[in-house]
Amino acid sequence: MGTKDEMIKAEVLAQAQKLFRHYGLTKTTMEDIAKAAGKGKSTLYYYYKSKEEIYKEVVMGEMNETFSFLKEAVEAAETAEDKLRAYSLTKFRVLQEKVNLYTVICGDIESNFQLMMELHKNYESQELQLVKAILDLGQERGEFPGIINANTDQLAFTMVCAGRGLQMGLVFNNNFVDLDSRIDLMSRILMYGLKGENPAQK
Amino acid sequence: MGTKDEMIKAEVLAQAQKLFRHYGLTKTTMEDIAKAAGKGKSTLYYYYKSKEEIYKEVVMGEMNETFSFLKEAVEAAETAEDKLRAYSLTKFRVLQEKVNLYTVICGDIESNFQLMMELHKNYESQELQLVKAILDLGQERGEFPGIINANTDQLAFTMVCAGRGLQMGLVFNNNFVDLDSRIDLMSRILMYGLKGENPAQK
DNA sequence: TTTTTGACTAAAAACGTTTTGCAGTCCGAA
DNA sequence: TTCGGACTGCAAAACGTTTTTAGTCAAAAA
Repeated sequence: MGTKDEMIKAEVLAQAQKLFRHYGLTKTTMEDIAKAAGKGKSTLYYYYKSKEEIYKEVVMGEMNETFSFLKEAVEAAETAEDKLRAYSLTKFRVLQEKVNLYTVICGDIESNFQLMMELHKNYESQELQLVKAILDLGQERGEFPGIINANTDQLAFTMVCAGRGLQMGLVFNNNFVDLDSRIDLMSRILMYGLKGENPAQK
Repeated sequence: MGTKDEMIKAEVLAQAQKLFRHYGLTKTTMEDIAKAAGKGKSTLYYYYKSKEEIYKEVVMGEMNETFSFLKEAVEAAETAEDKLRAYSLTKFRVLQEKVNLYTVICGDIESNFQLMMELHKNYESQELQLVKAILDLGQERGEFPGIINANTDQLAFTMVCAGRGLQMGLVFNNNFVDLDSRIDLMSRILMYGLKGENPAQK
């Protein structure tokens, strides 16, 4: 009965997600999840190997959602330029949404640093690939004469890191004012930079 | 006898700095500092109000040093473009050094988050001003037609945040390879972006 | 008078023990 | 096959005790 099985798993996950958002990893007990899902605690272990597995699944779901938004937006765009713009725009939009949801995560990160790092690393490498692909495309199509012969790996790393720093800044200062115009400005600068002529002029 | 007074204070600070670098804030005791400075513990309280004051002074000294390097490099440059380039180059150079010096910092930051934030905030606002000043100058001199009418406050914020994100990435991955070429590439992109023509072409 | 210090205190950290809360198991029921 | 409740073991909280350490003070030294 694969279908029913899947449905229960999904329900458990959905409830767990709700609870994790409110209370974080440690403060959410397996009993809480079981109750919310209308099941007994041990039933959860029929579907999932451990609490950590549930948590991982929830967080990865969240990340995958984010990433698929990103990917979708990127794929919808035609030129590398538009892709890059769509990437940054979507990224910050999604962040803005998620920030409101996950109030607790920060505490979670502190107390479970290892796990979060593991998950994050995986996610970041996906994003790195995405950005690198865009840059490579742009380079291939000659959209970015400014970075001819540049190491797109490094550039992608730089851009992703910078993006994260900016995200942190925004979250920390709760400084989401004028987000759109700011993103626009930033991507304009980035775009012109990528498109700029080769450094003949000193 | 202001001079002798100053000398002793400086000596205490120097010893404290050495110890903090090795052992961090909590693992360094006032007795350690006193012994290293060749004084009795209570003597320290004749010169400093508290351990925290000593620590603050040390960290602020470190930050001021960093900042004065930055400022010096920026002032030495002529054009806003060169200033900006000098800024990023120096910033990462200094970071690289400090990272080697301070082996403990991560643990310290975790256990004394509040204090570090306070100090960092102060420092960051200085840096924000510096960057903004460069941008304003560039705008004024017409070096940056790409950002005409742009909000340089926001742009400075963005750049400083992005820089910090990149720093984090570098430190975390211990990824200082090709630092120079990477900085060069990034600042080239940034420069062309700032200089780019106004967005007439879509 | 200015500097320095050893003796003191109060508060916090470290340590060892007990208790408890919860993840995860097992067995039996449906 | 699906589930729940009782059970186990472990890891973290709670608690009391001891040690360490930041900070004070009054008195000695310079």
